[in-house]
Amino acid sequence: MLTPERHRFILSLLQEQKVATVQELSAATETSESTIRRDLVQLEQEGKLTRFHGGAQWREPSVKSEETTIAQRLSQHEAEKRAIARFAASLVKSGDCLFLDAGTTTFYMIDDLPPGAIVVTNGLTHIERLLERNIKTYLIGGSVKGMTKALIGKGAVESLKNYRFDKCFLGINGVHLEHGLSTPDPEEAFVKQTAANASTEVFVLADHSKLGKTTFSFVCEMEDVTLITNDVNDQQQLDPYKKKTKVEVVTP
Amino acid sequence: MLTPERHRFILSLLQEQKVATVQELSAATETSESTIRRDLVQLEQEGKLTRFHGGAQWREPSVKSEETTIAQRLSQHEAEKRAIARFAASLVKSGDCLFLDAGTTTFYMIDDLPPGAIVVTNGLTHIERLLERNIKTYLIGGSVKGMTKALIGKGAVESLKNYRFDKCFLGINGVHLEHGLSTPDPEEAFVKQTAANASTEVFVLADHSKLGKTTFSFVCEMEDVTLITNDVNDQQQLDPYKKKTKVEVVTP
DNA sequence: TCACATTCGATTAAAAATGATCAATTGAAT
DNA sequence: ATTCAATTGATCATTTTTAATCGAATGTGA
Repeated sequence: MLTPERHRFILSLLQEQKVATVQELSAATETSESTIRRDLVQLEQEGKLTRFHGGAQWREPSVKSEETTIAQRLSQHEAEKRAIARFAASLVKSGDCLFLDAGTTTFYMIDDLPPGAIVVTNGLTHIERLLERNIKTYLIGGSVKGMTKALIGKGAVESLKNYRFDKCFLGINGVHLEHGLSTPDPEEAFVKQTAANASTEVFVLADHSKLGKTTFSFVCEMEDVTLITNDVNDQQQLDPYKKKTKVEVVTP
Repeated sequence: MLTPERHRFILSLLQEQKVATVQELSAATETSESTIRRDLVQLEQEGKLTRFHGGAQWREPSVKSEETTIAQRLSQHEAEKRAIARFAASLVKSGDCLFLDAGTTTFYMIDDLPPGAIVVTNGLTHIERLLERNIKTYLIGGSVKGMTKALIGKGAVESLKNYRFDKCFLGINGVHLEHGLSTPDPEEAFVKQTAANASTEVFVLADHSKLGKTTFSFVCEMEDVTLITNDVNDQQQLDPYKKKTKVEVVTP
């Protein structure tokens, strides 16, 4: 049995039954235990499995490919997000210094930004598109969050201290009348906070599915920001938000 | 059987059964194993397949723009760079905190890094692969340099001040006996300097084509670093470098 | 804690595959 | 016709892979 075949075999067996012993694999592939051990060492190096005394166990690939994760999220409320993004981008003037949060809605903004805007972002997925549009781009530092490709942590916050913004565009997971704005990851919340504090104006982009939701980490009060959301069937639903702060309603 | 026919045949067979041995291909095409090996080397260079000891395996054509641009640059001195990278990675122990410079040679290191290493980098192109390998990754901030996807400028240098490294791996464009190490972009040079200063050990990865060259921006003296380079035909060529500093010579 | 059985990793030797080299062949250009 | 470069196949030293062995390390149960 050839080396790559063996590797594939080992991985597929592990994927199926989560664990396998060296003996088991040795017998199934008709090779020596030495060979299996070498294979396991190699595959562990590659991060494909975790070894333990006697065998190995399946390891979930930590990051799904960028495209699939984004593609999946894009499908949800895509039209609303695009409309919100387009409106948000229309607020930007050439020469403005912006903070552009990681996330799909802010990602859509890039296409409609005026040339000459200067962008600071914590979203790795934004970079490619920003460069294609020849927009001067700065990235903050920090630890790379696998799932969303956002930069978080101390490094991110420290980096942000070097910038001041005219406008700050944040994505958000929860918008609640009493609990304010919130997001699931505390580290990410802290980054949003810091960016908001460094900005003259703060805009929060949230489609209607986020309204009334609360998640774990508090970011800031609704009074501190302008909320940009989309048209909902029941118009009166938005009234209490309008009493709290400035709300821009976009029709997709 | 003519060369292009053979290549087509090899690829179609691989597409069908994913793997094939040299023997198998040699028999099927009625050519010598030498010829098949030459074919496989060529096709691997073109990124059409992956070779392994005993044969080759099918490689899915990747459509990502990022990889193609890298793939193009890979063609130059690829074997040397890979060998240098592999050696450099072998110096890393699990738990080490590293700075990994942007660039193709350092990119190759990622595959061979031990799991458990902690990486700080200024290379955006490295991120994807690092995450695939489940390596804890920090990105420094800064302005994004379009061409090389490296982070540079004040933000980058400021970010670096938050880190200390066990080992620092730098790519470099010029290695000169008198002029020391140099790179074309002053901003990039400053980032390399800062990273080197924050590290206990500094390694410079440079294939033989960089030796004797000088470019615009000085980075540091050769005495301050360990040079990792590849075997050259004229061994004595390396002697003066060895007198200056520690040199590791790698055979591709 | 100790003894016992298993498993591990380093080492070794043999087999297989590789890359480098060289001579022979082919085909094109002069 | 002759030269030259490119392709090929054969040869051989070197490298890689493999399986077997054995002391050390690890887990298990009393």
